[in-house]
Amino acid sequence: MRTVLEEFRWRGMVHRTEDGQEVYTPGLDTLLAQEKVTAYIGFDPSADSLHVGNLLQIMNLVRIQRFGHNPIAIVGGGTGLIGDPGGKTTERPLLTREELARNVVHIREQLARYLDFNARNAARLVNNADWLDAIKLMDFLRDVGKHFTVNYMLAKDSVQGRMTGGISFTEFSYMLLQAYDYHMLHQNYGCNLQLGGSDQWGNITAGIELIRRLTGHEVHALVTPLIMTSAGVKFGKTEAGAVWLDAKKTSPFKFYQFWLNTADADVARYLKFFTLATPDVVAQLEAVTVERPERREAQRRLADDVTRMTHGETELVKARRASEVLFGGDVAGLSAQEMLEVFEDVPSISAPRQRLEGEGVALVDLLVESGLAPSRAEGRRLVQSGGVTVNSQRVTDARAAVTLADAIEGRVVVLRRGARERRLVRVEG
RNA sequence: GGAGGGGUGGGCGAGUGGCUAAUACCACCAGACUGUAAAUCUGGCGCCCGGAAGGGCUUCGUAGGUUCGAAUCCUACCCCCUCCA
Repeated sequence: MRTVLEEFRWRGMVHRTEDGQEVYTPGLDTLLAQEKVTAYIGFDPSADSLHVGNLLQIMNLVRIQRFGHNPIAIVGGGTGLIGDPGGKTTERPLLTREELARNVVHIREQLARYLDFNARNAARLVNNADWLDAIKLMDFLRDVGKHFTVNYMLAKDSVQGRMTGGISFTEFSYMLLQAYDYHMLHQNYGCNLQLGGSDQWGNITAGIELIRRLTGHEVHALVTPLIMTSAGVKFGKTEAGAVWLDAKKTSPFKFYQFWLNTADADVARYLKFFTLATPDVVAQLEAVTVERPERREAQRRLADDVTRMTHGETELVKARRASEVLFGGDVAGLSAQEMLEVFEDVPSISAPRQRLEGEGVALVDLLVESGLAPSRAEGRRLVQSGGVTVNSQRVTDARAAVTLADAIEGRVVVLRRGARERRLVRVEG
């Protein structure tokens, strides 16, 4: 790949309009071929962690940097106070300043893991609250607002989408703030390229417009497609909710499993999106997936790379080992100690020894307590339909009890629901 | 402000006095088959007790009322949509 644009194109990271037009500003291709640019991507701190969906943009910054360009990641500590109306059908509740400040701290830490801050083209991590908090309303209206007509703003998709449901002036103003961000980064760091999801196009072009009016400079934009799974579902959402980059919110084991479970039809695309795998590697893995899909080599590579980048080698090794044990079949051969180590990430509950003595505890109760079943009635149904195992042994009797005899070395019991859900019951006392 | 339409289980959407804990579909859960994939098939899908049969409780915007009995009828209130001003 000669330029980062070619790289993006190969990875399917360049959004196309319905008639096949790639969505980036004219002249960007020649610019990227000729000189090093400074590019930025914004991250919204509306939650206290980024999720796998954001990983796409993070990787784009990483690629930008690897091609020798200068990446800037910006956390929306200022814009987060307002809320982007894009893609939403209703007004969002405002976050408090405290919540936001906390989110910003977490997200900065996460972003920092992926980017190189020591390279010659060191990454920058900035918070737009630094300037948005400081600017005076009158200055903003005179210096920024004057350059936009309401007509222009009304034409944006993000606003159009809200014309029936209503949009507050606050959210309506959002695009001006993002435009101002671009301008500030252009002024301070010479930033001349902004990337984002295709839903950001309107906000980004507002920034380009502002910079042109204020300085006469031509700056650029490129937007990436919205990722869907082959099943037509928005990427990154599981039944359990978003897959977070924060190990406390989504354990490395679950994170690893999320990627490992990628459908064959999606895995090659995801390798391009979320890893730095080269074309020949992807092609080779793609071929293996077609010929020997059961080896899941592409999925393993994907899960390995992404988990390593996000949680580090140590956590990856643990997640892999836990996966092998869990899906390798029987847990019978494991010692209680090994089990506690391997299942470190697996949610667990503890039960006092007395409860397991004699008659023991109803299995159904343990299912509910451990969160494997939402109610006892549901737990009973699960057991009866053969969906539950205790230490890898299927139990189908809804009356079954778990006793001390079931506890491995008297210390631990492994409950499993379905193929993937595991809970550990630690015997205490 | 005026006129009309509508609020049903995670979603969509039937249901207009008892047969309705509420059709169908989607999503979701489990099983079978597999490769921790996809597709397909089977079962489940308000809560509680029960091995089961079965029983109890709580749901159809909110609050009251009519009735032996209401998601279905009446009254008030709240919310949403469309049209008019």
